Amino acid sequence: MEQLKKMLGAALADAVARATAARGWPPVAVPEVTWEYPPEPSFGDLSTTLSFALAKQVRRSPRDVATAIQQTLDVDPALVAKVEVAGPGYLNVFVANGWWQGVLREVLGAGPSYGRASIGQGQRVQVEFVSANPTGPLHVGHGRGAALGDAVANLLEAVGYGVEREYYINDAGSQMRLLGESVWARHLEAKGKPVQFPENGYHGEYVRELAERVSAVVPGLADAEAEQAIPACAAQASQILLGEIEADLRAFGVVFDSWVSERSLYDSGEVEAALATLRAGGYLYEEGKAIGFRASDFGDEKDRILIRSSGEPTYFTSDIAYHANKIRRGFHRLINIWGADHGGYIPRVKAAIRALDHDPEILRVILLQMVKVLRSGAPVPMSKRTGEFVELREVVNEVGKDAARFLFLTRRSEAQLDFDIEAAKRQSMDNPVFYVQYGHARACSMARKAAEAGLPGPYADADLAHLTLPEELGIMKHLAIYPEMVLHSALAHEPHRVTTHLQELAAAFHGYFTKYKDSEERVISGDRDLSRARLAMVAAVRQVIANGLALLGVSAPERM
RNA sequence: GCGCCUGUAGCUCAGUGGAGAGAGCAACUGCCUUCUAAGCAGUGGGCCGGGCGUUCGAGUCGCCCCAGGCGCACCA
Repeated sequence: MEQLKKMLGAALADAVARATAARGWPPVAVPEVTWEYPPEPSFGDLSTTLSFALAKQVRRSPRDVATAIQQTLDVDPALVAKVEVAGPGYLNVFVANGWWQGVLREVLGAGPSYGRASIGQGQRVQVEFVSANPTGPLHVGHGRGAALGDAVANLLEAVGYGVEREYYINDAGSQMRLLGESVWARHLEAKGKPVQFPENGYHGEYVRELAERVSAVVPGLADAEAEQAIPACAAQASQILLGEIEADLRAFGVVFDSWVSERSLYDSGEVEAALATLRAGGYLYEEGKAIGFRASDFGDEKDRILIRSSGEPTYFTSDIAYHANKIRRGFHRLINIWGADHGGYIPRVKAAIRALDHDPEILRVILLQMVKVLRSGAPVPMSKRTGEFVELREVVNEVGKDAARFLFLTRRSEAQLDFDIEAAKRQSMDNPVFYVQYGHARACSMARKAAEAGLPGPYADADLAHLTLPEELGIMKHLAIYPEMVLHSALAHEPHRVTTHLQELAAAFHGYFTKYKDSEERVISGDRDLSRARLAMVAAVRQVIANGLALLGVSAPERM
């Protein structure tokens, strides 16, 4: 498609030059020709508004300009059937059937790599996502982040970037201490010792079970001093939870390349080093016993405390060291996926990156809106404070990883997501996952039927000129646009475009199938050549659905 | 009060500055002796939150309102 557009653009530029010269119009600068897909078949396959841009320069109406171009235009009839001037000056291009048919050969030739590109040129990109504190099990919101991060990573890989998936473990600081306090308190409770549960502690039921498991590993907890018991509980509990988090993610189909621990940044001296760099730059100041960073000098709305009066560093301090660490590792781009409630945090991280003398543009943060979980239309309450939330594990067990991942990726990240568990489980029209997967299964089924009928594949040598039904051309157009959809989706970090495109492709395919299945135009018919051409198209549909689902991390079943 | 995000069909949401604004669900009407009816075809349903601007052209860009969400810590 890109190639076709490029050739047409060149032909148009050439036509403009000759048309203006022939008519004695002033010479014009031809802008880059942009193409769009017209809203209606009668407007052709591609359309450009080039004449609107030129009209002013030559002081003629867009319609006159368009007509002049159209009359002068010289294009290969193998590519273009006709060009029309329409409306106030659109140039509508009707692409030749042969060109669309050629797309099928491209798909079948490229196979799993159809849609891949090399624009990334191997540049290294890091995608950091999930990064949930190891203070509890992953919930549905984390699942959305996991699906998004993994899909963004897949997309970037598909267009030629070297991608690393990273999980940042917040295993230092006050949340860890709270976890330790909560676990210890539950243990003491279990031992019948009266305790006051920490005010902001973790109230979830899982903490009781955690306390049991921790006490099995750490002896003598009940009689220990708080200063020994709490860190021990925190360390053991977070290790157990981290193991569960990793297992849950694996079950969800998400595997990280690296896990970086916050504590390790302290142990290695990187936090100290980052502070020293900022101090040397004169970007730190004292406020009482606390130490702050002049973030407002770098675009943040206010200055930020790095070291509390108590001497404890804030979360931000290690995060500065963490981002310095990422940049040091040589990535060309850093992508962070955060919950929308961390949006206000972006300017201060960018300020820190700038203060450390790096370009803050290296960092791109994708903010993810909340997931509202429903069950048969009724909201399921979620609150980390009270420990009531729907765990990712439950959802994966109940609806499966495919449905969960696909549905998480049907919305833009900025849009809040309603996730209805009952609807996700339903294997019906409510459920776009099954619709798309069914398209794949149906194509596989047709290939099996064809083999039984003595028409086995491959079909790469079929005479594709037979494919001229409007539905067939429609399907081929979807296949043709797939690569640029992947490219846009990758560069914009928007996997939802993939789910949308796959639904459209599946709809075109299901519609085609049903319309002709009982007619003379059915795919597998008495006409051998025609059948093989159609089977080639079916094979291409199967391939593109499989490729698209792979980007989303969703399986493409051969039978359903 | 300030900042970011979001307002599109009854519901959930798509929609690269371009031509009667789309899909799924829900409602209604049809279609199974034949490649999977987990499907398909059709009908109804819209001041694209409001206003002003930029532009030949605005759901899309800018400004101002209105409504909702999230932030505005020596929490993360």
